[in-house]
Amino acid sequence: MDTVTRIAQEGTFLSDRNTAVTMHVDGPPQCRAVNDVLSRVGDKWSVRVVMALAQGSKRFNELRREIDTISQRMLTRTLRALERDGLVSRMVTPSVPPRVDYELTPLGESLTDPVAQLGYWAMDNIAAIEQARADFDAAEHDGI
Amino acid sequence: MDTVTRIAQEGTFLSDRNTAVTMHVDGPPQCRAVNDVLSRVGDKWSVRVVMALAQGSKRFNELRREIDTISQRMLTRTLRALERDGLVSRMVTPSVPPRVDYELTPLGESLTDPVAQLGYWAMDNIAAIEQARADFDAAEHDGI
DNA sequence: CTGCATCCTCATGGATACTG
DNA sequence: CAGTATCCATGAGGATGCAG
Repeated sequence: MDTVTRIAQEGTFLSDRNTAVTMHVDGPPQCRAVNDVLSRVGDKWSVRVVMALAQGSKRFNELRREIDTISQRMLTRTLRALERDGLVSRMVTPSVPPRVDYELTPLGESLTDPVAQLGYWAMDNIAAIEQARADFDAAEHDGI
Repeated sequence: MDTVTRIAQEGTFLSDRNTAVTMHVDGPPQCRAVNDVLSRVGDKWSVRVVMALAQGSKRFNELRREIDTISQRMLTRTLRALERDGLVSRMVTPSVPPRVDYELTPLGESLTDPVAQLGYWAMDNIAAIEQARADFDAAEHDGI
């Protein structure tokens, strides 16, 4: 069962779950886990790759064209990291020229869920954030 | 209405919303917005600070003690960035010694929701990820 | 107590060239 | 096509010292 579904069923996720998370974020053990995942999600390219693969299996250069601003080096490194974490599987077809397909594992697919939540939030609030930035910068100019 | 609540009410968030997000992530305009938010959420300290403030208003050194591994420099910078984005408000009490309280804005509070989703996912799957890493590293050792 | 300025180190990541 | 290897620029972030 995915997180959102479970939360929707639980109904009271904030009253008990949120305090639990808050405590865990402070404590050493789960804090590292959360930080760990966040640093993967937060890095420049992982989310882009996962979201691109959410549409289905893709070849190396397909991904490269789709994300287009990513360098070859970074795509390779990102895919290796995702593979190491069990989020992406790598299938090599030993032909000439070689063919390598990347695909989300079930674990990787389950990540698209919470990441999409963040995407929704971003789209819903980007205008407010940019307005806040403009206001903040304008105030700074007056102060200086 | 927050994202989770809306999704819980919509029920079919994956069938329509997910494809929408996927498309947006690829396109230039919203892609920047999402990337923007992700880079804020993904940086080493923002989430820790937001989660610490989710419990209520805190003073500078309260936050510093609570996050403890953060340097003064980084706490200041993180708080400024969050303030600039309209996620955190800063209230100065001009006393001696000075007192500065930080608090989540409504916008900041709305972010704790999707971030908590990621936290849940992290806690639910950290074991699987660490197992995958161990397997991956073990396989590499054999190969090398 | 809160915060800025400086210095220094190191990881991230781009550009380029080369390989199977 | 799918990488690997190398060089290099930039910025994140810690340590320290100073200021209001």
